Amino acid sequence: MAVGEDDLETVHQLPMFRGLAADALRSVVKDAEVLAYSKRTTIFEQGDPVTHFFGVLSGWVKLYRLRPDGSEVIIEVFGPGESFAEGAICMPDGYPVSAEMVERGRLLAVPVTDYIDRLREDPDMVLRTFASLAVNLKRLVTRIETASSQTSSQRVGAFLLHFCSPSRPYGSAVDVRLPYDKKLIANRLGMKPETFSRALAQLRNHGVTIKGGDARIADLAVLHRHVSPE
Amino acid sequence: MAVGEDDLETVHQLPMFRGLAADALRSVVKDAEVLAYSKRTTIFEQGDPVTHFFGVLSGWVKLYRLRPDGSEVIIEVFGPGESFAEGAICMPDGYPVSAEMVERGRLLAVPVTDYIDRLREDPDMVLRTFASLAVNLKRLVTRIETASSQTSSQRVGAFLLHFCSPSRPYGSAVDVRLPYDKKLIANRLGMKPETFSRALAQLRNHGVTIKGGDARIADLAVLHRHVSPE
DNA sequence: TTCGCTCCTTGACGTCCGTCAAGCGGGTTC
DNA sequence: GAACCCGCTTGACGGACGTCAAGGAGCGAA
Repeated sequence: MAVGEDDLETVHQLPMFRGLAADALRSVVKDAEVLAYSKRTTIFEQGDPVTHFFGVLSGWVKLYRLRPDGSEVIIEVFGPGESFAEGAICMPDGYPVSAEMVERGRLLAVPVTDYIDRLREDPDMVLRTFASLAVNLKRLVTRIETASSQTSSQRVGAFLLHFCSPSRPYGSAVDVRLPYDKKLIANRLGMKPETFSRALAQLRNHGVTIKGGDARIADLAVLHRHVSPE
Repeated sequence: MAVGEDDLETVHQLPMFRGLAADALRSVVKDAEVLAYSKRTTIFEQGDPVTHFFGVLSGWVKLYRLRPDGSEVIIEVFGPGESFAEGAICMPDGYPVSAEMVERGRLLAVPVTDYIDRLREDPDMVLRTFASLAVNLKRLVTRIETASSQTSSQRVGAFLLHFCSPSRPYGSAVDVRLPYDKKLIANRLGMKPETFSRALAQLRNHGVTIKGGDARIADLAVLHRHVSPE
């Protein structure tokens, strides 16, 4: 389905299109499609030839790799206003990961061949694409850093704080809704569901209370101190 | 120092310049410099404004992040024929990591402002840059995958095998020279030096013998089986 | 040579996390 | 309502890795 006027606004929020003039925006997405997917739909699989990159209009998408033993490793989870697989544009061996909807949602699918044509004529769009890539690159770097230097409960705390951005005044209480399955969060944070559950339990000592899929942080400063002490 | 004729050949091997016509190569590096650095020299620090990206002509460079407690997390180590920080071209907040020589060596430093000018006129170079970025992106993804799913001795084994590429006929014995400090390898693989040492000891059961900085793999197939069972 | 230094190894021990197993609550189906 | 399933939690246990500490090998300096 072509991009409708109502979607255009969300598309405009994507890192790579933000601040673009209205007519330029329309022109760059004229070859793109909006696709509605149900939960657990596969978007692409590792090794598939690269045909599109994507923006998330609604819902959540997980990027993952399958291990030889059948287990999955979540590389990243993307939500509304984020884009993924721009980095695959020039990957001759296909996508380096698989992608699947974890919640029903709608994606903007941009064909790479058209997009590359566009890049040839539009240096501004080149820089925008680099900037978008930079966002995802930094996330991976941060993921590596935290995975190898924080305990599980620190990672869970950081995850919760991430969803409180832009940070409220310290000392205030905040409610956070967990965006997707706890099992998925656990995997995304590089731990088993049991460990995640125990990490949440530990966080009670730092002012975090959990009720189903909702968390309440009594004091952002306290939690922040637990996540990055000194 | 400007790029000499003797360096040109090495520069030509960088993913981003490989296969480029000779005159195009000369033209694209005319603003670049070759810098000789001694061991432990800082190239840039996290947060520094992005002025250059780099190709490694000789020696080794580590990219790392400093934790609040003073410890470093190695994100990646780059050697001859590899490039780094192309992904930082459009990072307004500066380099996301710090870079330091771990062995004496020479780098190609490409100023980003000139390079961006070049990108404006040269769509081919845009795609080459994307391809180069894709290489480093995949490495990060693989790093995340292995860090969270392999034991320390499997990671060490994979590291050794990586330095035997392009893989020899199975069943043959191979000598591998460890390219840099064991402490650094350990950190790069997300473990402590003690654990690295013990992992090497374990690998003796899989046909790996260590003598100082040299390793001998008795049988690639056996080691490969240990690294990725099934 | 001896001293001192760094890098690496090895051992003992504790802790964090994964595994296995049981149990609980909410939702759906019949 | 009962039976079931599923996601989550909790407990018990073991194994992998980090920490602390000691010691050895290599190496340069005096």
